[in-house]
Parts: sequence; structure tokens; C-alpha cells
Amino acid sequence: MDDERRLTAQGLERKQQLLDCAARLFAERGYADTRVIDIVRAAGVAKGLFYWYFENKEQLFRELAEEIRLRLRRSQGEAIDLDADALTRIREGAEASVRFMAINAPFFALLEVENIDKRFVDVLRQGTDVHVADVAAHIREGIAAGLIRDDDPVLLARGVVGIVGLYSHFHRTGRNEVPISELATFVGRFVVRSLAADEEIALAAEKKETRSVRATTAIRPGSSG
Amino acid sequence: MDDERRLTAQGLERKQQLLDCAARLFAERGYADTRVIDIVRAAGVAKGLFYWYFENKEQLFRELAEEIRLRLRRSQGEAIDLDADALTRIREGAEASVRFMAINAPFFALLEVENIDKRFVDVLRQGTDVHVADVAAHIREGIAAGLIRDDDPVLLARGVVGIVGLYSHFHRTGRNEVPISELATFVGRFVVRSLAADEEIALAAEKKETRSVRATTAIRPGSSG
DNA sequence: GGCCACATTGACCCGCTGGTCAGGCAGGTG
DNA sequence: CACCTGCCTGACCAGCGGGTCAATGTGGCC
Repeated sequence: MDDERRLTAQGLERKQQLLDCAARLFAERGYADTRVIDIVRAAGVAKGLFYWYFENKEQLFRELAEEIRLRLRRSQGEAIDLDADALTRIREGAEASVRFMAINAPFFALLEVENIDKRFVDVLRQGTDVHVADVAAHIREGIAAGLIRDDDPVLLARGVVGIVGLYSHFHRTGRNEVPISELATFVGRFVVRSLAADEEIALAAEKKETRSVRATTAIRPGSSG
Repeated sequence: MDDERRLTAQGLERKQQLLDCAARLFAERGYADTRVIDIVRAAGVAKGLFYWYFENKEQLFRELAEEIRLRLRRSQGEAIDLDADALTRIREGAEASVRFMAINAPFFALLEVENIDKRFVDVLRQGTDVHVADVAAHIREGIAAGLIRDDDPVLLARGVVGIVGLYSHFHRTGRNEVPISELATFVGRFVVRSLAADEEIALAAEKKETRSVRATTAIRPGSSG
């Protein structure tokens, strides 16, 4: 694939179609177990066409991964109430993430390749690092305000981001019987409890009602980012 | 490989040698990227010999995974003070796990395949489920005693087990600058905070000194389980 | 109509890797 | 010594799957 190729409307559509098919298949059976031939077959085109739109299988994965992270971050941003205190903001972000990941489960399953494939650690780790930095900033603010117990902010942030991913993973793999909204609340509570300076603060941060949930709508396959 | 083969002392040693080499290589470059030829080369033997000791690559992996889980569980059991309260026991188990996983990092990196390879979800998930059940039992006791906040014990247990694995993963992949002992304490604190009914209880559970650390010695490669 | 760039096809190539196999060696036993 | 069984060898096989390529279609534009 040549970098300076101009895609027509049809071309863009075809490319997106391949991305969608790939995402679905990766989610279903994993990256390694999805052949290029499977992807093109799912899209109903010939194998050669794949290489018209993508350099190779790896590059397609990277495109997918980046797009998803971007959408998650946007959804978090929309869910966070800028006027709220740090702890509440973290809780809102965590809850939104759980919902977002649940709704877009098939897309998100991809990102779990981090642990496995050495080729992708860079893209994926970079993705989580952005979130960790976001949360760490909130945590520092919370510590300064006396809302969050005094501990290493980055370490704590890694915990928060990790926990969200963790429970989302459980949900995705069918090990949580609870409905998503309940799970999201649970995770929010868990995160708040693990950070809060004392229980009074924790209770207060748990109480505050989350506003709209407009950020938790599913990604429409076919809508390019 | 035939099930009812009698291995001589030399045979057992050779088999263990192959297991050790495989574990090291899997940890270094992952399961998929480790060829059978790499394993046998590392052990300095011919390829055919691999199939004298193992049915195939997959079975070797399963043997490794099970052995590791067993050792971790044993180490946890040794670290837990049966006379202590539930929350303290959980903290002790968590800290021991972090240390154990850190010391045996190369062995543990393997288990992270859970997310990827559909073939291994059974063995690996089964492994974590055992730990979740262990922790859930402690949590139920803690809730009954008023030490742990009243929430779904299994969900909470998944969080605890997950967090331990999470921070161990970070450490393994070089994203924690802190020394292991400090990280273990941090994780213990994190876990206690996320579970404790109130901060007074949390503080108490954090304070209690962990006894011996005899359980946190590294696995000697070559010592079969 | 002729040209060009995008779009599409599917047969083909090729390296890789899991697994096989026929055979050779060593040490213990009768 | 003959023999058996466990141990070990490395060339070989087969299938798979990523990636290539020459040929063809197609639609817009001068």
C-alpha cells in the first residue's frame, strides 16, 4: 500500500468495511487466529484487495487499536463533570469506562493483546499510559485537597485504570452475572474506596449522581473516526 | 509421547530441563513466538526428543501453567497467619503474591496468555478461579466480622486477585521504579483500603507486621513440583 | 475515444514450523 | 555377549498463511 494514495468514497467505505470485519473477527477468535483470508472473505472481496488498503495485517491492527483508545478517551471526557471534586471525577470516569467497554466489548477485546504480542506493546502501552496520566492528574489534585490518601499518584492511577480494565474483562468474558450499570457502580465504589482519605469522603463521592449517560452509546460500525 | 512411559533419573532431568528452557523462552518472547526448535536448541538436544517427553507444545504449556499456579498457592498459604483477622490475612496473601510473582517473574509472564489464546482459557481461568474462591472465603468472614464493607464477596475477590496480578504485571514489564518490598506493601495497602469497612480497621490491618518471608524464595529451576 | 488512476481479482510463491520417522547409541540385565 | 528399553538424532514432510503480481475492470476527465 502506498501512503499517498487517494481513496475515493467507495475506497474509504471498503477500507472501513475491512476494518469492521477485522475488528469483529479479532474479537471473536483473537489476532493470531484470524487469517487475512478470513477478513477478506467476511467482507466478500478477494485477498489481494487487503493489501491495497493496508500495508499488512499488523498495520491494520494498529489502526484499530488507536481508534478505539481515542473513542474511549472521548467518552470519558464527556462523562466527567468538570465542576465536581477530583474523587468524584475519577469515579465518573471509571464508571463511564466500564459502560463504554461493555457496550463496545467486541472492539475492546482486541486491546487485551498487550500482554502477549511483543509487537504491539508500544501502541497499547502508550494508550494506557495516556489514561494513567489523566487519572494521576486528578489524583494529585485530590491529594492536595485532602480527599485522597497520600500515596504515589502514578501507582494509584495505574491501579484505577487497571481495575476498570479488569472488571471490563471479566464482564466481557462472561464472568459477571451483574448487569452493566450495576457493575459500573460497583467499580466506581471500589475505586473511590481504594483512594479516599477517609470513609466520610468516600461516601460523599459515591453519593453524587452521575449526570447524563450520553457518552455510553455504542460505536456504530461503519462510522469512521 | 506415551502416558505410561517410565522415565529414568536422566529422563526426568532432561524433561525438567526442557520445561525450564521453555519457561524462560515463553517469558522472553511469548508462547506463539517460541518455536519448538528454539526450546530444544536452548536445551542442546535434537528436535525429535521434544516429542519423547511431551505430546506437543500445547501440553508442555499446560504442565508449566499448572505447576506455577500450584507453587503460588503454596506460597500464599505459607504467608498467611491463620490467627490473624480476615482483612490482615488477605493483605498478607496479597503481599506474598506480589513478592512471589516478582521473584518468579519469568515463570509468571506465561500466565498472561489468558487474554489471547482461546486454547488456554480453561487452564488459566481455572487457576485464577481457585484464588478468587480462596479470597472470597476470607472476605465473607471479614464481612460477617464487620471488618469488610458489605458488598458482593466474589466481585470483591476478583478485584483483589486482579490487582495483585496487575501490579505484578507492571513490575514485570518494568513500569514500576519502586523496589519489590515497597510495591508489595503498596498493594497490600491498596487492597486493604478497597475492602475495609472503615479507615480505623484499615489502619489496623495495615499495621500488623507480616511474619516470616520464607515463602518468597525463588523457584529453583530444576526442582520439579 | 483515449488515457489514467483507482479498484479488484485469484492463482501463485515461499518460508516457516509443528510434527514424524527410521534408525543409532548406551547402559542395565540375564 | 545378546538383548531390550529408554534415550537421542536430524533429515524430512505437509500444511498453512502472509504476501505478491500480472491481468482486468471501471469511472471520470480531457
